[in-house]
Amino acid sequence: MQLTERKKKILRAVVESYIETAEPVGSKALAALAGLKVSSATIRNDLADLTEQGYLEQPHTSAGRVPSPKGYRLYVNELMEEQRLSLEETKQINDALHLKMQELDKVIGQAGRMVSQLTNYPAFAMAEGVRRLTIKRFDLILVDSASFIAVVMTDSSVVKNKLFRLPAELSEPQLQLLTTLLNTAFVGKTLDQLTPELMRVAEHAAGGSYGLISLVVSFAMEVLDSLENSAVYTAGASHILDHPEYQDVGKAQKLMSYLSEDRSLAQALALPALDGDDTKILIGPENVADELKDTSVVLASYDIGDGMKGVIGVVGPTRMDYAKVAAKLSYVADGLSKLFGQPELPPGTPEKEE
Amino acid sequence: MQLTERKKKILRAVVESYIETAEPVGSKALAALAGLKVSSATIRNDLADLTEQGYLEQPHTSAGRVPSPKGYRLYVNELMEEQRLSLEETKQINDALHLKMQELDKVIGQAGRMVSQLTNYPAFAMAEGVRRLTIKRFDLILVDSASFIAVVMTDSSVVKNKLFRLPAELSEPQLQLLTTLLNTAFVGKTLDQLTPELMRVAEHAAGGSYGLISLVVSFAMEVLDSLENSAVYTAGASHILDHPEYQDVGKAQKLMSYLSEDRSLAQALALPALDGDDTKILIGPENVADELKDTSVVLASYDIGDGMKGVIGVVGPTRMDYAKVAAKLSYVADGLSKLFGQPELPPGTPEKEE
DNA sequence: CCTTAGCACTCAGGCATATCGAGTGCTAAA
DNA sequence: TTTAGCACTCGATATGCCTGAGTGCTAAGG
Repeated sequence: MQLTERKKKILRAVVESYIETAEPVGSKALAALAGLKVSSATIRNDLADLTEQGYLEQPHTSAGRVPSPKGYRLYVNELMEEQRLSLEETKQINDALHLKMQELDKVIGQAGRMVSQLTNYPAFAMAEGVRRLTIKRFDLILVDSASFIAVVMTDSSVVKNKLFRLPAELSEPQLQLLTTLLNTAFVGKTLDQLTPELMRVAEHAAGGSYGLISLVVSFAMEVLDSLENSAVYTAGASHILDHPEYQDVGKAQKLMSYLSEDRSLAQALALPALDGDDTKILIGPENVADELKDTSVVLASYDIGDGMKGVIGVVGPTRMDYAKVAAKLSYVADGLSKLFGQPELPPGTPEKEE
Repeated sequence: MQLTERKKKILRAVVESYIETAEPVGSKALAALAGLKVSSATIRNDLADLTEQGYLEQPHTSAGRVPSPKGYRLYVNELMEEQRLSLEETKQINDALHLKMQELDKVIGQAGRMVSQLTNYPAFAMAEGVRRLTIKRFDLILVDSASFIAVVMTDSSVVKNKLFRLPAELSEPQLQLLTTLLNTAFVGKTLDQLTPELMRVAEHAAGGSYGLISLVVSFAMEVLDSLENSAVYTAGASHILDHPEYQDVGKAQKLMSYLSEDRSLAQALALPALDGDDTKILIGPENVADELKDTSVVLASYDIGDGMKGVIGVVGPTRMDYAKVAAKLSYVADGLSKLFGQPELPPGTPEKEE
């Protein structure tokens, strides 16, 4: 069931016009718009065929045509031209990405915000939390006689710390002992291997040290937990109100509240495992989540390093500028991968440009 | 210009009925509703007076009355009954607050989310970033020959760290030297005292160490900067769509985009300096920001320790359940103050209940 | 066989009109 | 000072009409 060249051209024109104007497009407008030298009547015939084959839809009998999800799919797969970003746009993205060297989770959140601003759609970003992480190392730093800092480093080289204040005195040698104990007993263990028994044994070896071992290990467990079940960062949810398909407050509200439920969102996004390294586009009913059945999602994945991956994407109406969004998203994702890949360089060191 | 008891009663009934139903309330309904034994005609007379004095407004001639900002103000100041939270509600709040011991900024964000969920209004939370902070201490921990962790502690006892990877080798003694240098040259300095010259001098003293000093100090500066210009955490913006005054998408959008501009929000909130330690209520035009002129803001402050304060609050239509919101907010704020005030206790240590 | 012109038909959206009823303000009596 | 009664106002809702964009179909033309 191949489509003729002309029908493809017409379909493409319908999609692009509708993306731009959000109005159903009619045969006459198409005759003027597309570079076709046929009359509106001919186009009408083709439109009827395309509608019958499910690529287009008609809101009501006397209205123009609107692309169906199937139509968008064909457009995305075959008709869409790869969009190249302007120099200005790439510069803007680069600047934003390199602005500050920050903690991993902050960077991810920041990237989400940027994408949302860039595309005018709500965006989200997350790090995939699949891998079983372990603690690589503990350090304890004495601050004063009644407080110390615990520094915990995971095997994915994420470092977190926390200040502990104590109800009692503590000396440097004691702390040294604790550090060694922690490093021998708990390094290399995954979250579920950090059992209460293990902690009790270590606690015992430490001798009456006010349960400090458990305290520090609990912290380490929290770190592992938060990394493995890593958060979804959403941004710019208010952008859905920019688009006419959400003039209906009820619809907008449904989508918004869905977007603010981190958990279900994370689940929905983990599912369409990004096989290729490229961007992935889910149109309307292709989404698994019911709440997204009449929205589209564009995803891109990036490498965090150590084999870990992250996902960044936007949500919007099916009438979405797929070409632009996909281009921007994949550029940002690339940028993120590079950011995480490169070691920290002293300022002033010339960076490799490509 | 004192109001009679009856007029106060009527005003209060109008406010409370309107808060509940969002419908203008008429004389007949009031006669039934308020515990008054007068007829609707009498109430009409009083309503006319109240309207003339500016406590009530009339959307149009043949509609009921609606409280004006002035009316809400009187209600809040004199007529409103302090709301006590149910045991269930306090329990819910306590659980959420004590669920996890987290980093300062996470706790604040979490609290905002909680408040939003609790009240069904958009919420925000921030730590006031007024104080001039200084670095209290540096620690460098060698991870392997090509990477180390820098731990920076401010005089407000906030601790941050970062992993640095180097393009060259580094030994333990070198790191020791760097640590001492950092601690002697940069401790106790405020952000603007960390001048480039100071860094150059220290760099020189360190001898060719790949600009590591600058690297670590830049990180410290970022930490100070982010703490002093502390972020505003907003949550639950989508809740504004729950309320009928924002059925108009245009209005909703305006407010939403205002709420997502962290900067202006922070500014707007810093202004009404919370003098008393209690909650503060800003009704409609009492807000300085134009965008908030027809919304109300309820604020509560909490202590972070070391004399630092934070603000937590919600935004909503002027028709807001002030009593409930204020009660919840101040309870959460109290909880936060306690949370920050108490030292880290080993698990199992019984906590003081009040 | 494909394309085109012509034409009758459909239907959402805009506009004017009519109706309804909640709520008011005013007056006069209690 | 309160109350009952009544005319009046005006938003909300319903109804009908009209318009015009856009269609599908048919018949003629390349």
